[in-house]
Amino acid sequence: MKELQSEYQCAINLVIDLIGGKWKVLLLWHLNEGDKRFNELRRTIPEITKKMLTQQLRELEGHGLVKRTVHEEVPPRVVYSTTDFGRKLQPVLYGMCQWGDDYAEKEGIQMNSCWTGRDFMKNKSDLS
Amino acid sequence: MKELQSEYQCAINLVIDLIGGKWKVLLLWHLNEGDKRFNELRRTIPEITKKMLTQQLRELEGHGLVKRTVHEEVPPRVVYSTTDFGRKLQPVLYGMCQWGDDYAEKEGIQMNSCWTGRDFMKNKSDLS
DNA sequence: TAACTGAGTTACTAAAGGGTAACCTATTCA
DNA sequence: TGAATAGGTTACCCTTTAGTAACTCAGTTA
Repeated sequence: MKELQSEYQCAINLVIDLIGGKWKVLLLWHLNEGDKRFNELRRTIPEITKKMLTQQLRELEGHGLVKRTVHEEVPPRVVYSTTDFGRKLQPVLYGMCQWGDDYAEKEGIQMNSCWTGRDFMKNKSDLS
Repeated sequence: MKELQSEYQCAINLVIDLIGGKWKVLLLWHLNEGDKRFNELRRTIPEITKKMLTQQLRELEGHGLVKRTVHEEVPPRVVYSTTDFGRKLQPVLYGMCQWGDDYAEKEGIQMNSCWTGRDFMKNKSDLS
């Protein structure tokens, strides 16, 4: 598990440590659209390996952005969802995405942003 | 120099690649307060090594967030400043910092954020 | 003349992050 | 009975990131 530092010079670096993993914003995005099971996420993001998926989800869970619920059925059903605090990150991610999209356009970088515009607005009503 | 990917799934990952270096947000903050020379930055952030300072500044410059100006005097004077595009990142960094500060308080992480509240407002008039 | 300042560069090393492939346990489907 | 699905774990490897220490070169100050 990625350990956070005990002290930061700036909270921005803390945020980067929390969401900087290669797949984390993508996972937060998909979980944001609704709760998902482990293999459901794998099918949604076919490029991610089981190891990375477990690892990134465990870190998001350990840091309180995602919740992991095991339904004790047979077979057990494991469901991942975002926490309230995780959901409060949404507007921030949205802002980052907007600026990033502008940058990408200016620099001619190909982009397929999940967190931009319309998709975000669709979920805006979820926020308190 | 850190090379950006030619394609991103999400602009947030691009933003993280741009500002994710260990010292970058701190440098952006200090340059935001006003132009600075190389050794001036070293004195402001004594923990940073010459190598890391050069490297992080070069990357910020290469990515268009910071401008490096050599005044051809004897001895030459090298001045670093933020670009217009870099300055447009300010509100985003501010938002990240606010959420990060909340998180740190909740989790009892010690914080000494540069980009929070009053300090930012001081510079807000700089934004178009 | 020696040491200091400014603005770096270079070689080497250690730690973190990410990826591959094989393995595991239990249940259900054909 | 064999294969597939769910939800992982483990060992190993390579790449990226960060840090140390030594070196450069020109001009200035004591």
